Amino acid sequence: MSSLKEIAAAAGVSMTTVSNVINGNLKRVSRDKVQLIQDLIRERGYVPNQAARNLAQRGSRFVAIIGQGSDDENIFLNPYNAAYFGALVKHLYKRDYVPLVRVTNDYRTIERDIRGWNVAGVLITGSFIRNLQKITTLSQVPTVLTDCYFDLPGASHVDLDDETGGRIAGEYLAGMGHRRIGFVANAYPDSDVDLRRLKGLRESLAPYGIQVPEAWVIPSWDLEAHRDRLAAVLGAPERPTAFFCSADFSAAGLIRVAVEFGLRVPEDLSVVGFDNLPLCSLISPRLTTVAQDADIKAERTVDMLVRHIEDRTLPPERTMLGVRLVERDSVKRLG
Amino acid sequence: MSSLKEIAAAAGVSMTTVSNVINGNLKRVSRDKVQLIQDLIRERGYVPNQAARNLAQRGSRFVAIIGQGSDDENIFLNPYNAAYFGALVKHLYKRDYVPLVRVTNDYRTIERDIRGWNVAGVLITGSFIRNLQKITTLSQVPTVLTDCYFDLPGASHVDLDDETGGRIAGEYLAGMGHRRIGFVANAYPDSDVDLRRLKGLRESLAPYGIQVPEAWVIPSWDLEAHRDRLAAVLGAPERPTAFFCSADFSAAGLIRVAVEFGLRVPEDLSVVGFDNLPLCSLISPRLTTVAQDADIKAERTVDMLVRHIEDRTLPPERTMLGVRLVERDSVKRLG
DNA sequence: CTGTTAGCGCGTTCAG
DNA sequence: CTGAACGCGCTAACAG
Repeated sequence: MSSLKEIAAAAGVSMTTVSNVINGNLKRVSRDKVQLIQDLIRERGYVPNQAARNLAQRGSRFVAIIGQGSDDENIFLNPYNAAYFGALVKHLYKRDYVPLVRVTNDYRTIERDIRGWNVAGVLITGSFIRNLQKITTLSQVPTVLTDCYFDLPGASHVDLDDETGGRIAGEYLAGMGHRRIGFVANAYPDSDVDLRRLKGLRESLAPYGIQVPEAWVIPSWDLEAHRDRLAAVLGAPERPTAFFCSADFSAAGLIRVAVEFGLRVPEDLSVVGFDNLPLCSLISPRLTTVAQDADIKAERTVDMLVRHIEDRTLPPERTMLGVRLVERDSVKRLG
Repeated sequence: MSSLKEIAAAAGVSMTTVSNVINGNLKRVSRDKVQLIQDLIRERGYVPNQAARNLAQRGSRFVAIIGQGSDDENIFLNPYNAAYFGALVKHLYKRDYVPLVRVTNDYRTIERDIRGWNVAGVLITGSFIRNLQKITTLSQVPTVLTDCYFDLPGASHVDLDDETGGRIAGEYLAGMGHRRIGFVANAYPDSDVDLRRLKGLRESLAPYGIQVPEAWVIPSWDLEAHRDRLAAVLGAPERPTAFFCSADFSAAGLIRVAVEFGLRVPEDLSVVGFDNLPLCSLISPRLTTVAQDADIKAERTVDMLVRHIEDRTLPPERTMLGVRLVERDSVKRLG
């Protein structure tokens, strides 16, 4: 309603002076005028027009948060996504940036967002959109990828030590006496994250002479879609005694299915999850899981992005966050 | 990079013509020029500057999505919030609006967002921020409140039939032979939603001569904080045989706690949740719940908002969405 | 059908 | 310390 110009008129000063007060250049304005102007701003409830500001500055404080999904998919139904996005939003606001959340599969949409809004930075998550490379703008805007294992020139990375995650799970299960172990993936074999976790699992199991047959790799968390497959695997006499799941979400689902098939968890089937979401303590039995901290990951990601926004000469960075096992009640010691 | 002006220059036409092509006023431009300009736009990857557009139009296609929470709270850890916000985002994009998600407890922040971005509409959720009334701008911008039971002049509402929800749960439990019933709230007694659900529960139970004593009303889903209280309630000889919970989330938590206390669900304690989130089918036993559809709710909300944006003369509306019982395995028939 | 002209609200020189 | 003037990229009358 009221504009900078009106404030200036009311205060009897120029627009520049008001602008300086708003932007904290208080050294360039006399004490009393600062006071006067600030009072006026408060009284009239003046709020700077962000569009005008962005236009004049040829830039914004928007940070695009890109999630991968189709137009009519609600990716926040997945609790890990929800937790991570929520944390990103929170940390961006803390640093005074404004999240522009977008869920898409189309790299051109991303490009339009970046250019159209003059975005200050880009955050991309868990993505296997390989044609991200086609987004030429991406090389010119500070970008941090999370859980992405393909290279994007100029982009920084915050990853998780997924391989160690798989290893931890494998060693734990083997240590508990399990010799027949299956794996539930998120999006096998498309997801690099899954691939790493499975790799870690297999490598840690090799010394024990344990194999994870392909038949025991369930490709996605959509267990209903793989019900027949699961029935076969769990019904066989030489069935796995344990499963490592690439998400708590799917671990919970697996436990459900197992119970429906008449298997008790952990007595008949042990399960290890991944993520350590609140969900773990809500289900029965409480879920033993490979823990990561979504909040810290988001904080690191935002921090890295902000540093690169503030100093555009910084070279790309790469951080890997650790994981640890959180032992609860879903794994039984065998033999 | 390239601007409308440059496209105009390259095409040898005026800026107006290019603008018309961009905005789909194709009737005002000759066929061949349209083609020429569209080609040019594609070739040079031209993307309109949204800040400039918003400035010139004195408005934007931003819709503020306001969630209630403190600065360092991740409200998406709550699966219902996550599901609903995700659905809102999805439906806004479908209608070509851009979500501006904000989590705050401070009404001035909301005011700044609305004014600063020239927001087209506002969506506010589950809020008991009573000083929303202080946001003068809100009466001038189309606003839809969800799950808010206080009045905001000019604002529209999309609500859930919470009272019936409580009633359904009560009738079901009573019908299953339960006579001692407790309630787990979300934020009792601050949340009007809780109040309605509890009211419905009590009213449906009254004909059976059943009371829900205050001592059996657990104020929030943070069950750990109420552990002693719960221990007392569940440990008493005349303990409740069933609980109605104001969220699936807390129902899951209650089941966990009950199991820890040595009670089997549903044999020793029956539980009814609220929301019907994916979570219901993940826990053991699968949760019987009062179902609402977050996706449809979001669609209705967005639809109502968009209608009010497009026709500012529309009077405030009020819709109430229904609920239904989804029966699973967490309630046992008594006697 | 097309071009010219004014702003939109603000930041940023540059003189004073 | 202050102000006038220009421009950011685009839309919207208004002429032609």
